[in-house]
Amino acid sequence: MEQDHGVQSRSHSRPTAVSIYDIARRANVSPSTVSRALENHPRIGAETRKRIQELAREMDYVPNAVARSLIANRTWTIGMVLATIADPFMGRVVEGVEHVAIEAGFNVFVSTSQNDPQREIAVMKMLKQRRVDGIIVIASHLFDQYPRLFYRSKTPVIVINEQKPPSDAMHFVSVDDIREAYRAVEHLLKLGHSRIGYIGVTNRPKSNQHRLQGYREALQAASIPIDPALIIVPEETQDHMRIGEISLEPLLTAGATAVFCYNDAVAIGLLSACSKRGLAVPEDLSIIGFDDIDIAAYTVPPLTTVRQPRFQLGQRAMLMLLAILDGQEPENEIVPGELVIRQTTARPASDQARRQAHIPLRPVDVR
Amino acid sequence: MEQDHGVQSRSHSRPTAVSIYDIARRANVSPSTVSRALENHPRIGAETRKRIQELAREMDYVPNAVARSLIANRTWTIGMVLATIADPFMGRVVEGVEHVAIEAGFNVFVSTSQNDPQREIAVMKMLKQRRVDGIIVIASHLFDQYPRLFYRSKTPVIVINEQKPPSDAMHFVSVDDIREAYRAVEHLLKLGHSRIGYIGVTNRPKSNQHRLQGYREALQAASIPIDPALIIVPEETQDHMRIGEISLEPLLTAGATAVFCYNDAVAIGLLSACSKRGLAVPEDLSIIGFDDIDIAAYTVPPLTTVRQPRFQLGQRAMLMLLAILDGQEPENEIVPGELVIRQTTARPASDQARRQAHIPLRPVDVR
DNA sequence: ATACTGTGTGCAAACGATTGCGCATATCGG
DNA sequence: CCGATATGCGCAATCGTTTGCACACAGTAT
Repeated sequence: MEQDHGVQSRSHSRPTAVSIYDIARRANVSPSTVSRALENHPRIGAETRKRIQELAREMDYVPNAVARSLIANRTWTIGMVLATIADPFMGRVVEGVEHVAIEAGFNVFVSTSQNDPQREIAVMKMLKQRRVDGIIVIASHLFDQYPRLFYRSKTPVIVINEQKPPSDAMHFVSVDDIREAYRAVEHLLKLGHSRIGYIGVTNRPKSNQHRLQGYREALQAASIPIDPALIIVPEETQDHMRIGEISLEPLLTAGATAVFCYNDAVAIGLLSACSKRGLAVPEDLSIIGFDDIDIAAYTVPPLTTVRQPRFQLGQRAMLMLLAILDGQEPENEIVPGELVIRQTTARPASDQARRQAHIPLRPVDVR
Repeated sequence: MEQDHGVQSRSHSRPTAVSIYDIARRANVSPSTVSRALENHPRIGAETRKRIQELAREMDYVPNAVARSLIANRTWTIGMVLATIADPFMGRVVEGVEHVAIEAGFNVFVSTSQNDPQREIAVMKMLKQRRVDGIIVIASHLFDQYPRLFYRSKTPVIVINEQKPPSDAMHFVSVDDIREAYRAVEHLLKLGHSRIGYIGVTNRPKSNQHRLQGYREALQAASIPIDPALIIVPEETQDHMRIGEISLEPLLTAGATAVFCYNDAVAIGLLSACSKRGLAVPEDLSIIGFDDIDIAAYTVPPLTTVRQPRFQLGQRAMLMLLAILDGQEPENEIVPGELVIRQTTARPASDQARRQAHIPLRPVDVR
């Protein structure tokens, strides 16, 4: 077996910074006095304290957090692991985490797995070697393996947006993908659609599966049979917008009048394809997304979507972490989403036509 | 003076992990033997080595990187400081940095300043306390103060997208905002526009100023006087898309037929406002953005913009850092952008009308 | 004078690993 | 059989801090 150290590399030594020894020498005191003076220990004379603090500033002393972490057996650091920083979903979640972390005196460092399970393992390993006090993971690719990998781990791990914890040892905070997807499709059904499509992705297998399940359950509840031709999950690309774009044609040939997209990025790609093809949204096709990323309010037309409380997800995750670090055993949490109805969903065209035909006397609403 | 430690907090001790001492005890050897066995030192007997490595695995030994960093005087870590992780510009840059960092055996940790100069200082301080081997900063808010703050710092700092280094001690890799902005506006001029607007932002003062300067220079080169009414820099919000949205009206009253936007987010907001107001793009208004974020190819219509080579920016920055860590003195770099012409720019309507009027015999191109 | 109580400071151990050096023991050539 | 070389492992110092304890000295009460 080869022990994997992960954070090693051959190279030459760096210039060494000024330490409390250097200060002690110049001040003619012992290092311990310097240490105490710098943190305002009461038993240090006011005179000495002042002299040392001034010296420290003059000499550009920067306390060495790694030495401190070694002795304290903690790093006041929490690591975040994202699939990619480029996902517009992540931004507010990280802000939520940082918001409470800073308050509590922790620093957060984010790393990415680049959507690669191997790298996710490597990153988790690295964070443990660096002795972060806790880890928050979003959109994991190997959650199922966590019990095996981290069962005996002392580093607490919180997972955001994972639905079914395979083990009690894991903690999570999530929105309920199945339920929120259900409500999105339900909205389409209420508008009168019955030919509703789903566009899914392959690089988020778990949540894709759950949102698809919510879609199915909603249709079944409305006694509409599932038509496989209406479920599109392109395999040839990881790019969500591209996925939306290339899914339009198959959806059209399957006769869809409305589409529930895995997320807003997919919806944006679909929107773009509609425009290029001369299809009017929502008149010719209703579209609903998921996430409510910032840009969703500024698409043309503005996107109807399911909002995930992203900031809150981050906040709650960090709060759970703090609780664990405090020796408590927090409950897992499901936070509710919210249907944000903007302008990409409407009654199906056939339905509108029917209504017009049945009420010929009432003046047509041009809006 | 109060010495600021920054990475401290009161709290109780964490469970201590297994160390090489624990392994040594169980294996009846000395800690040094364990250390050498784990890193496959040749002078350790094959028998002993194997026994120790198996024990280490059994006992879930995770090497302590902080102890290692202490003795090695390096952390194999580089810190990245972003204004916010939510900016779609950042994603590929971080990927570029990570790509070469991983190759070189470094881990990268990203932190955010939340667009707050105070926090940016705090983050830089924290990174130095943690003894990262280098720092890469994007969209700094206090670059001008860096010489004062970091002049005597031993931690190398690379700044991405800062134009004028106030000191030789700083390193940077950038695209030339002035030149790229010039070319964007030039494109508009070549199409026949003369009433060209600019929409700027306040939370990126330096680059905003430079892009505005490029705009000015392009107009001057075309002998078109600068009209202040065409330069909109809303102060009431930090949200770039919102800025684009609220800038449409003043631009219209100023008689603009084309707009150069600070970045793609602004352009997207403007696009949205046009749609709501019933304005056709590019027929009624030409729009050009900056950055070429992923979504720019999927707006309605697809956005003409100036591409920044984001991945490359990150790559080059990390390569410069490696060079410095290797004792070299790298040159600063300016990497070229690229005008990406999509479908939000066209000849001005008046111009089109004139052409049609002058060539009445040729059939009108309906496209 | 003695015994106390504060003050102000230093000693030395610890945190978990790495590493130069030295000490055994085994092996080998002559 | 002796010196030389190779092999296998341990001792102890080191990295930069923190911190329990002891010590020295001053002032005060007895």
